[in-house]
Amino acid sequence: MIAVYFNDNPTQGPSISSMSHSDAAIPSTTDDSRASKRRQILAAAAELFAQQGYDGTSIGAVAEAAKVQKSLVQYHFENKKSLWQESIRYIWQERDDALPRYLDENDSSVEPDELIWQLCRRVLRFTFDHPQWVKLMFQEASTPGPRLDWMVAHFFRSDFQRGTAIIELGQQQGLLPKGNVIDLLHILSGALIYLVNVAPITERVLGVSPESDEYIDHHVRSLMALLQTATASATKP
Amino acid sequence: MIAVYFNDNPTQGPSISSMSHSDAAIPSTTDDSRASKRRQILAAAAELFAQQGYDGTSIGAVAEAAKVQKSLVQYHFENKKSLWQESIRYIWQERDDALPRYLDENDSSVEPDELIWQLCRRVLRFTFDHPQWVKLMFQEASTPGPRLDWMVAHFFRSDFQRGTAIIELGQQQGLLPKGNVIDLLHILSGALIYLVNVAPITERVLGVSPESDEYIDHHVRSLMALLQTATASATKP
DNA sequence: GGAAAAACTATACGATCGTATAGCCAGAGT
DNA sequence: ACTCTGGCTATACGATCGTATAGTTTTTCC
Repeated sequence: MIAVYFNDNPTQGPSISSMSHSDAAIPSTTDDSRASKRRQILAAAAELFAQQGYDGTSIGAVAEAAKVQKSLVQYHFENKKSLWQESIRYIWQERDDALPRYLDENDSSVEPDELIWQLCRRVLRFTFDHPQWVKLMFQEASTPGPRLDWMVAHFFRSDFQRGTAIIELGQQQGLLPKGNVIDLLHILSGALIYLVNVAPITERVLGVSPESDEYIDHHVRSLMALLQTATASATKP
Repeated sequence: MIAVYFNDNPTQGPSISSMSHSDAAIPSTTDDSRASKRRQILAAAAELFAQQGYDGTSIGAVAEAAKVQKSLVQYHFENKKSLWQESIRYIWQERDDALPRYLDENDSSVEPDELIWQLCRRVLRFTFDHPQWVKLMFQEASTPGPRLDWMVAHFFRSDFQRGTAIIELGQQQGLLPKGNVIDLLHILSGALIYLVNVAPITERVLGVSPESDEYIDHHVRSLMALLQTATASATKP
């Protein structure tokens, strides 16, 4: 399901302090040391969990990637499970922080027809730039178990509601075809997200990267060609 | 990319003997013992690899699931990597064996409009019944590395070609809208496969299983509502 | 029926995993 | 000046992993 993006904050609890975004490049800002080190570890852990999965990621590897001692990871996080949970929280927080920056570039005077097109294009651009939450979602979705249950309870449920809300809004404004909201959410999410998920395959098979702005452009254009005719023919029969 | 389904055999090498399909229920048929035990192990390995991923699956767990000794797994398969590779081969072989059974129920006298609808419905039914190849695909797609490279070289490349061939055929017969073939393949594959991938989530969030025939029916119907209007308006402008 | 080959088992070894625990060290508080 | 505390480190332990190897049972073949 596509992440959408009101400014409510669905996460609570002892979550991440969330100020500078700091994409793990600079080792440490002049934060207070504790929170800084924690985020440094979380950024590395999130990256590894997203790439290699839960079992494929060892605490030692996280420590190495974060350039800290293995013992320090254990000091800041009770055990591997809680490190994973906090990494998920961190990623979802980063997503909710970053997504508005992609969507709020308010292009003045945009035709209503183009509104959906721009929205899809930006969601795709954002997802390629921040692929971690999608990868984490699919890694756990395929393995029913306690981790999936935890993610459903804490994140997927509200993501789902936000997604359906957006679809319904688009339908009310005549920007999306009528029909079952859930189906449309799944179809649109799939038509966009699938591209990101198989991008490593596509890149190797075709020799071109779906990440590029040009590729995103013509992919979304193709999708719009389906949507707009359906929307138009449904609106004025 | 949707698997499609001519009867050429893209796999070679010391692959699976491929005769009875035997969905791992009956412990052993009256096969010659060697091939039988091998398939028994492969079926268990494929299931676990698909569910838990490469790192999450231990050889001991495979042995236990196959109800054989751990040493026997090692006897039949050189090491974990080759066990994994042969499991992939096994799954792809099973897919290519089983898929025609889903598609060849030749409904006489079917309207051309309904042909695509039936095709999508059966692909979805098949994918829900045999989810392993999709899960394995997504597990490895998110982790660029030697396993992904191997799957691209051995399976994804030919899958991709078969997919594009089907799309082009559908376009030539006026059953699919015109436009970029790759984009259309990704959009349609996504609109179908995404539903399978997030099914465990959907099931927990909505309380209904997308696996059911009824759910598949209305999902594909929603997709067709988009496709057919686009196809019609593109065919007769 | 006995030997050679194949199918299968038992056991051990080094590496790595997650975790537990004790200790080090700079700085704040009094 | 002393202690106490919080950030951080060093080291060890049991479990489990993948793998190697030697041994045992079953089958095959002459």
